[in-house]
Formats: sequence, C-alpha cells, structure tokens
Amino acid sequence: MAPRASAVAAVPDAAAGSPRPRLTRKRVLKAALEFVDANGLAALSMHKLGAKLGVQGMSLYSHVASKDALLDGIVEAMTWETEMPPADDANWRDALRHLATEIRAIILRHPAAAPLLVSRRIMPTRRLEQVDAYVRLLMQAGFTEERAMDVLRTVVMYAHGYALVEACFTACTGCGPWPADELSRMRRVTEMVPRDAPDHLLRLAMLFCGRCDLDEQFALGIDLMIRGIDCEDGDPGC
Amino acid sequence: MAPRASAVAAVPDAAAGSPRPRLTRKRVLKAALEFVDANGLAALSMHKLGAKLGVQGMSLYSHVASKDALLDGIVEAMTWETEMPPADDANWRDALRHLATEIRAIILRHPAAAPLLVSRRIMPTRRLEQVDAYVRLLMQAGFTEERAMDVLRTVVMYAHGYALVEACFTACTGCGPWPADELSRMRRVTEMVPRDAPDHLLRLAMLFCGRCDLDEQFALGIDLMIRGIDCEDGDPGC
DNA sequence: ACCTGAACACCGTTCAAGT
DNA sequence: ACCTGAACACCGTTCAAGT
Repeated sequence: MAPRASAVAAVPDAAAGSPRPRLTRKRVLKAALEFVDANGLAALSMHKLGAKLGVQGMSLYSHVASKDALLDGIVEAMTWETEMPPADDANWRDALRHLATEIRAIILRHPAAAPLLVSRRIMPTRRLEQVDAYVRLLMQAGFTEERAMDVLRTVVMYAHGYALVEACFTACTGCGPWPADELSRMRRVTEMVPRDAPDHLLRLAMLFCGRCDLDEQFALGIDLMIRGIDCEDGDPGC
Repeated sequence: MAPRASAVAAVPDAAAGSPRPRLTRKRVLKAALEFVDANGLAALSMHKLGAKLGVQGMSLYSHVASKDALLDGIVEAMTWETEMPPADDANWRDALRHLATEIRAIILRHPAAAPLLVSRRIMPTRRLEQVDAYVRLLMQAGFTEERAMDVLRTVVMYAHGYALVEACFTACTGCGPWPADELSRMRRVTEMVPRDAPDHLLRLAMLFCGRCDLDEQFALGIDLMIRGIDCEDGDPGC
C-alpha cells in the first residue's frame, strides 16, 4: 500500500498533465541558464525569469536567496555538465586533453553565461569532484600529488582562458555561430575593431582573430604544454 | 600673442582652481574604471558615476552613447596601460614571458573589471598595436608570421585564462588582497566551497586553490609552452 | 510551504529646456 | 556644446496577505 501510494505521488504532474511541474531550485537554475543562453546575461531579470517559469518574479525568492545567489547558481548549473575522466588507467596525456576539451566545450555551449565563471567566487562540488578524479588519475600515472595539481592548474587555467576569449569573440547572442566562410568572419572581426584603426591593424586583427582554425589552435597550446612536461621529466620521446 | 593666449587657455581649470576640469570621454572612462575597481561592477550606475564626477547621471550621455558603450570603454581604458615589448632585438622567450606577465598584471590590477575582457566583443586599438609589435619581434627572431601568431595566440589565451581565474578567486571587493599566511587563505577557500561538501573535497580545494605560489604557477605554464616550442622546432636545448 | 499584489528605492534612457 | 529636471518603463527586494 505504502509503495503504491508513493509511486502515484511521484508523478503527480505528469499524471495530471500539469504544464507547471512544481518549482524547484534546480529547475530555477536550469531555466536561468537557458534564459541567459538565449537572451544574454544583461537581459536576465527576476521578473522575466519568473514569467518564463509561469510564475511571478517574487516567487523565485522561495528558491534562491537573491539575484546574486541566482548567478552563483548558474555557475553551479554549468558544472552539472562536467564529466569524469574516461577511465582510471587512461593515458595521462589523453586525460589532460580530455579535461581541457571538456572545459572548453561547456564554455562554448554557454558563451553568454561563461564570464560568470570568472566573476563569481564559488567552487561547486561537481567541479571539485572532477579535479579530484583527475588528480587520482595523474597519480596513478606516476605523478606526485603536488606535481599533479601543478599540471592540472596549468591545463585548467589555459582551457578557461582560451575558451573564454574564444567564446567572447566568436559567439554573439542572436547572430548565429562563428561563420565558416572567411568573408563572413572578416565582417565580424571588422565590427570588433574601432572604425578609426589604421589599415595595418585591421589586417592584423583579420589574421589574428579571423584566419585561424580554433580547434587546431586550442590543441596547439595543450600539445605545447604536454611536450613541455615530457621534456621536463626527461622523457626519451623529447 | 596667439601662442601666449593658447598657453593661458590650456590650463583654465588649474588657473581658476576649478575642481571640475571639464568632462571628457577619456575622463569618464577612467573614472568608470576607478569606480569599478573600488565598488565592483554591479555597483556601477550612470547616476553614481555622474555623482563621482560632480554631475548628473544623464550628463554622461554627452560622452558615451549608452551604458553598454561605457562598459566597452572600460575595456578600452584597461588597454591604455599596456606597454610595448622591451626592445626589438629582445630574446623571443623573454618577450613571451614579458607579454604574459603584463596581461596578467593588468587583470590583477582591475579584478572587478576583468570579466569585461571576455564579455565585450571589442579589440581596442592599443591591444592591436601591442600584438603587432610582438609579431614583428617574433619574426625578427626567425618565426614566420603565421607561426608567430599561433604562438602569440597561445600565450595571450593562457595569460588571460590564468589571470582571470586567479583574479576571481584571490581578489574580493572590499576585503583586501590574497592573504600571505596560509590560515587566512584556507579561510577564504572555505568560503568558496559549498558548506555541504565532503571533507576530502574541502581538503582538495585547500591544496588546489590555497597551497600554491601563484607567481611560480603562472611561470610554469609559460615555461612549459616555451619548452614545447623549443622541442617542436628541434632546438638543441631540449 | 509556496505563491501573489502592492509598494519601495533604484536604474537606464529620453527629451525639452536651460546656459 | 554641454548640462539639468522631469518623466518613463523596468528592476531587485520586502512584506503582509492569500491558499
């Protein structure tokens, strides 16, 4: 009897066909992240987020303490997407590439929210779990704990910086992804450069920002660091 | 006569002892950056910035088109502090270290404004001039233009990422610099970690964020990349 | 326990009016 | 040309009141 009753109670909204499946901190944060993805960080307000959830803006204060807490929550929601390293016996070089690629992927998936990663002073549990898993993986590969953390900090910092700058320059709320054809890219670059900039600087901006395979460029930095680690450790492959 | 007259006209405010030396786009942007440094980005408003400049908030619209333009201007103001590379015949390794160190220094000097660097889609003239100078320096050291840009992108991205994450975690509007003694640092790290995080993750956060010489860690990443470039180029020093 | 209406101080922006 | 007063729609937040 008790089990059956709870089973019924577990899906009251779906059973009733309700369009409003009960507000929850987690649902609020996910909706906030979606809102920022779609409309940009500046457009986010308690009123409008409430409207998106079919509720008055003030109702959100039952689930988040303030707008500041909501912004912290958006960072937390982003970390929910982080995955653990591929396997405990994985090659440490592949693992570092995997970690960097994943940090970058999350940032590129949420370019408008990404600056919050370097604005809010929080370390969500999920991110700590991820670092913890990679520390263990590197230690299994022979790194000391201290060295593992040094190396991980370097990779984490690089991946954040690369993806944040990339997201800022390539993403554009409401104007599509970074264009594949070079002419459209040149157009986008031109918009970023002051109109009174001299010709040779505009050309430089074109080359520096526009004529570059961003995936290859990202991999280059990681490969340089891995090679640096190999050399420092006296690896024969260097 | 004309020269003397203009000399007098050049210092009208100082001569009259006026406390309000005429509003200017440049002065507005500098004041905005100072305001953000002192009070944080969230506290910046047209009204309050006007008050700081002894003027009504609406008056600022004579000098900046909108608050968005003001935020772009803050990024521009930050780049005014960038310096050119040390000398044309400098060692390229030292030059890369110099560039990275300078990007980091600017970000650490303006931690509250720094997220704007990855939020506003602009490439100020001064930053382009800086990149241009470094490209020329690397080419003099034997790099092709393309390779020089690849390497510079890597260093620029790393420096931004490192310094942005560092600034976010170490700086704290109104609560002083990153503490030197380890206990105070542990306290600051604890505030960033969710209260319900398990012990082993709190310990990890302490080690990952707290027990680390940030200058050495920064240099490590650059050194790894330089070593990687050396190895890739088949330099005998590897 | 969760949601709402009304209310508050504050914010970005405009525009006609001043000098 | 630059600055101001008044006005607007919007925003974060509170609180007493509803269910």
